[in-house]
Amino acid sequence: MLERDNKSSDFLHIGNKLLNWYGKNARDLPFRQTKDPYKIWICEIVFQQTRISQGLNHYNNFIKRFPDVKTLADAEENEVLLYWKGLGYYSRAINIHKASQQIMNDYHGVFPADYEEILKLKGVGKYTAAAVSSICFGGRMPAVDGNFYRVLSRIFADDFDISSSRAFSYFSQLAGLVMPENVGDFNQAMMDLGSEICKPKNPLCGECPVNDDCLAFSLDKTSDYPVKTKKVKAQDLALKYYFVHRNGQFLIRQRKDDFIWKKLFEFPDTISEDMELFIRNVKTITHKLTHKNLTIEISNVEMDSEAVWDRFIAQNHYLITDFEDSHDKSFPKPLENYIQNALKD
DNA sequence: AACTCGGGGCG
DNA sequence: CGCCCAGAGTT
Repeated sequence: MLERDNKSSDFLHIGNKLLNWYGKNARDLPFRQTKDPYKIWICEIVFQQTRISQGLNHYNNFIKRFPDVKTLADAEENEVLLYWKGLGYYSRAINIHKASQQIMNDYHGVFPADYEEILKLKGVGKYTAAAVSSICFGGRMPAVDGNFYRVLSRIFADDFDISSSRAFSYFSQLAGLVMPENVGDFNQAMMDLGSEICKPKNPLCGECPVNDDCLAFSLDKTSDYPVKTKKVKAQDLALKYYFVHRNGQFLIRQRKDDFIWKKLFEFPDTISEDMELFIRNVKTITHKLTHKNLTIEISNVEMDSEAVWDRFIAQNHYLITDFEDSHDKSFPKPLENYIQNALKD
């Protein structure tokens, strides 16, 4: 670890170089044209653990449909989930909707300007509160995210374990050493540098505005940083579904919010004995999530008997949806793909 | 302090 | 195939 016995040293010039670089090289992104805290908040949530290229369409569609807090607060939760379809981490959509109602009820529809108040919103943690307050309201908190971990650990050749629960406060202090007056632009500069230059692999150090100040670069050890000891291994999970369809309709239900795919729609996981006669084929899908290896077995049940269909629906709490209308519901990615294929047949 | 939560892209 | 991405909530 870097011995900061030279605490009196001035690292501010690093932050100022980053600001200067950002002034010429900032990415042209839709949420860079505004300081509307609503839009900045939404973009911060959308891009949590999500690359810009992956979430850009979702962000634009979301803002187009929900342009302000009130529109979002007045919407149905299921429609908010629909606009989150395919993005993952679906509690973000549920929390974003709840938070919009918090703003309506607790702040009279006016987005709170204070860091501590922003932090009270559902789904808003220390990173997002710092980002919104600094970008929109001149707040002075560093928005410490994965980019901060990577950039700062390399500049100082600091081997502090970023998987430690103390990493956030540790790198917040480190950020304080280089942070200039304009914290909002500094936070965004760190994000762009981490994304475009100081990348996880094969960083473009030759183009880096602070390569003169980077200890890891001078030691030719950028690949040693950041240090992350804790690795999470994916666990196996087997799911079983029945795709029960008849006359262009099929059965679905909504998941709970206590496991994966919170409040998304899925197929029945059981059928009655008299239904088993109508199983046409069984398909096994493997699907890889970050923390889970899924094996999904889906039995295709072509329900020829109206009586069996009606009886099963009456005895269970399944919803019916048309093939054509199923795009109005948010399904997990593998089930979405399955429905798309079923439509072709 | 450790665990959990998606999906996509890249080397 | 492992790692990472504009992290936060729960236990």
